[in-house]
Amino acid sequence: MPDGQRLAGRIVETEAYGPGDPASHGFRGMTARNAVMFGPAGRLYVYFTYGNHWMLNAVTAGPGVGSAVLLRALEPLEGLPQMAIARGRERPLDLCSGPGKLAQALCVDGAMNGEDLVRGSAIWIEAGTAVPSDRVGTTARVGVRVGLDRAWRCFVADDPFVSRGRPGSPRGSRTGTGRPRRS
DNA sequence: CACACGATTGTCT
DNA sequence: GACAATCGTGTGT
Repeated sequence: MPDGQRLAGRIVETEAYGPGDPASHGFRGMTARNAVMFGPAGRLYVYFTYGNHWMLNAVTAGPGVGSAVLLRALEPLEGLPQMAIARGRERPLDLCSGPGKLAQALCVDGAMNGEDLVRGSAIWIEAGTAVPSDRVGTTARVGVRVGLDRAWRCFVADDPFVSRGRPGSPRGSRTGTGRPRRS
């Protein structure tokens, strides 16, 4: 944050978007908005949607390949008071339990689009404790109307901090390795 | 230049 | 569970 307070959380829910994926912003090629998706991996792709929400993604391949992972929910770990102020909500469960919520809680907006998440100092993702495969649930992605055949939403099963959008589903769990993050 | 639509959230019934 | 709010981006005229 501007005042030096560190805001951090553990990633508990994500969604993948990649080449040939009709639900991906990059499906129809590169545009001014999704340009970062086609750049080098490890960068932050931020975009605005629904009139007032910023979405945070980690670019996962490239250059030249449009792919990214949307950060959908975090278990807040550090700077909860500041997050509460930014969110206008007190309960920990209301701070980062959704893609738009966590962006607001972390005070991230379009100005940070393209930041380096690996070596950056403003915002970054670092390795954490792995989540056992049998604790990683997978379902179709939330809020999309295409690409529903791909179960590319991954979340920590039974974690209270995952977003409300379809917690579980008939789809069983799969593989996956968890890792936390911070800013 | 005009229009339709979101990788959502908060509030109300 | 259902629905309105809100506006930048993408696509078509």
